[in-house]
Amino acid sequence: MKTEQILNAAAELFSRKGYHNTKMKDIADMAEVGKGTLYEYYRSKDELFKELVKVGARRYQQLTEQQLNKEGITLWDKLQAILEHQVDYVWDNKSFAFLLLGRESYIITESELYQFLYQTGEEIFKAMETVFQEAVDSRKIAPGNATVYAKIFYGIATEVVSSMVLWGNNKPSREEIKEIIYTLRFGLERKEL
Amino acid sequence: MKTEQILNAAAELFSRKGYHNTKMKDIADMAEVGKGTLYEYYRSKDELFKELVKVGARRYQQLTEQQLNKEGITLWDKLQAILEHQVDYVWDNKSFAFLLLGRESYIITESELYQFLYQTGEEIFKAMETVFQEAVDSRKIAPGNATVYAKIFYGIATEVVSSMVLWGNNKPSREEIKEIIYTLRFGLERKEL
Amino acid sequence: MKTEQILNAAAELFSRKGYHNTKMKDIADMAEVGKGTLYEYYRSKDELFKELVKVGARRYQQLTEQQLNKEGITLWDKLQAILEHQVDYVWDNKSFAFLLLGRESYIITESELYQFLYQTGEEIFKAMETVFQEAVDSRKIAPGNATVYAKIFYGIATEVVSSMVLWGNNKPSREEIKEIIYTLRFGLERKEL
Amino acid sequence: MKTEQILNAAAELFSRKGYHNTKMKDIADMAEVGKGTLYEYYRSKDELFKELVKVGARRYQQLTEQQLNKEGITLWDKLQAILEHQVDYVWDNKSFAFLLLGRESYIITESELYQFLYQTGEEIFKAMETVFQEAVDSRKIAPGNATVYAKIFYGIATEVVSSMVLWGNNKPSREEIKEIIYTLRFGLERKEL
DNA sequence: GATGAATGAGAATTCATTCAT
DNA sequence: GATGAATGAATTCTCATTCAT
Repeated sequence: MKTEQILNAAAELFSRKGYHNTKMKDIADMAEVGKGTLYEYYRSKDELFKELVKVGARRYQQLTEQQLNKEGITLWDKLQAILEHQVDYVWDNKSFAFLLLGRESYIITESELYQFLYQTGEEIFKAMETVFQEAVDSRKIAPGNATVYAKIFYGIATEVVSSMVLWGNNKPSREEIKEIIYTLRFGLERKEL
Repeated sequence: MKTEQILNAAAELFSRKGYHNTKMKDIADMAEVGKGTLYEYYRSKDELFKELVKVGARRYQQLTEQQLNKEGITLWDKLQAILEHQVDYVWDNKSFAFLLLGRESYIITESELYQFLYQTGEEIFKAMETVFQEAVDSRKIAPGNATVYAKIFYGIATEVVSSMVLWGNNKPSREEIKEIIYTLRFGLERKEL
Repeated sequence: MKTEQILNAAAELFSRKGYHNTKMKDIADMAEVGKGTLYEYYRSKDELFKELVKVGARRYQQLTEQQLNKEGITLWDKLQAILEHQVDYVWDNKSFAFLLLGRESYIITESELYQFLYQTGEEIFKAMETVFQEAVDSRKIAPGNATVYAKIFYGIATEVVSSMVLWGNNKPSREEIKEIIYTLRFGLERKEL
Repeated sequence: MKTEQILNAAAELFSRKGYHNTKMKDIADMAEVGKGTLYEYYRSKDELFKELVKVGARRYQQLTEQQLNKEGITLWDKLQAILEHQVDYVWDNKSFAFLLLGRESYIITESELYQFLYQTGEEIFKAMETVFQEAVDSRKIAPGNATVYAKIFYGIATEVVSSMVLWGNNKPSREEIKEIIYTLRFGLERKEL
């Protein structure tokens, strides 16, 4: 209950103003608890922040891997689903998501967090790579470097959510996502639409 | 001279440790000037930081638009050139680049900077959009939404440089970039290599 | 019952860690009661501490004056008895004793306590002075300043117990105490042993 | 200069109000410097306090051992000189002296300081013991336990200075000190004055 | 009566900025 | 111009005390 209020307030403020510009007093006020109460639940500002990032990262990762592991659906539907779910998740958890996109320099300094986020990103990337590798191996897509394919897709996915979170862009429509996948599938120089 | 030393030290430190973890004393020490001297050249820490970001953003923008405006070269060579130049620029100016990728939450808070970076990004994006629109209009590439095309390319470009700066990835080889463009051109489902 | 537990825990902790380093939570934990319960019995941390010191000081004073008022025993046996009893008392009540030796700076600040301990000490001292004065008057010991005699004895007595409490020295043996009295009686330059 | 002001203010306040009741703001105000200035000279409140105690203890020890090592002077003059010098030193440095008498519970908690003061006391005690042992060996005083003799003298010396510092007693006169030594020399039961 | 979750006043410490030299 | 000692506003965190259960 109280934990919930605190985490939500903290996520909101940290993502909007960054680690150093968010004061414990602000969090307490927004969570409608006393300053001291924060320390009943989290040993320090650091710990609160780390908790937040870790919880968020884990959820995000689960979500993505869930989509990647779906069986019996074409690669294109899978990619479509990943983008859609990421967009939905990020849209609904803007403040959490912000923390995960590495926009907070505090993360860089705290090697524990840095490692954590690095690994999370790496794992997601590896999972994507595997999917592409399998598609190459089973000749579902053109032969080529699965890592490059993964990097392209990862880049697009990141850009799509970043632009929402960072620059306040609109949530891309299902249609738009479909176009992205379509383009990725047949290339810019495709002849037929 | 002094300005040079100060800006370089500041860029290095801000990008490595973030705005709030970089102390004026640190900058003075690394620039090998007195703490007071910083204030001879910049009214405040804020101003120094802003200066840095603006200088960097302007250079980056120029570089990109230069590539986009080149005449008499195919779209593919143009895109290839953009990626290559961005990679080179970022590689050589890691510390500046970092500041531009919006990894510093301080930027979010300072609406002047936020506006500035938003517009810079927007301008680059618009320029790209125009290029793609022209290519669509002149039937050099498949008909479709030029905005989507631009977003894809922008996402890939950002990811490529981000991963270098943020996660310390290697500089992608010319070969790798070629592959990216190639994939983008013919799509993942292309039949012939 | 509860009062007992609380006072014992408090004495133990205050004497070991001092007023400010002892937290109400610590006392509650050691006394195996809830934090709120402390406030059922004592209005505040201050009051608890004062109570403790007062109880201890009164006991100590009683003990000493009892010995001083014993009739029909030689001065030397009386002094011997005082030292022995003080040593025993302090040994058995190390934590209480500590508080009485004025080792806690909090006492200095709280003028009520300061006054109290000052008076207690003064009373003990006066009682000793009287004993020595009577001994001088009745020519049992050499003529001289009874105040000086009292100060010497008081100093020795204090040092003996302080060293136990403060520096963890061993409890001095009955033999050792006898030697002290003996030396005080015949002086360092005595001829015969 | 500034260091001087700070140390004096700190000694005064720590000794009057104890470690925890002395606030850095108080010290800064009394020293007539800014709060931040304290931290230019001492890393923390702890360090400032420790510095103070160590400086004081070293001075006190030197003074005492100087007296103990004087050659060509009778034992009695030596003891007289020790007491006189201690009284003078403490009178002139009441605030420093207070810290050394172990009246501050903070010291107990900080094992580094505790060790330090314990050793300083021990060294002084050992030096006294040696003096008495030599006097016994050379038959200048009665055969007996030099440790007991030292303990008696140490106790008296401590009491004399403690009473000045702790209870605000007057500075004992030269005459009074002489009486103390005299009593110690010939004992309470001496026949001739 | 007993409890401990919640609270906020109060303290140590940091660091951008100033200004006398 | 250059410097760095001095400053105090601002921030994190602690813990005695309260009060609803």
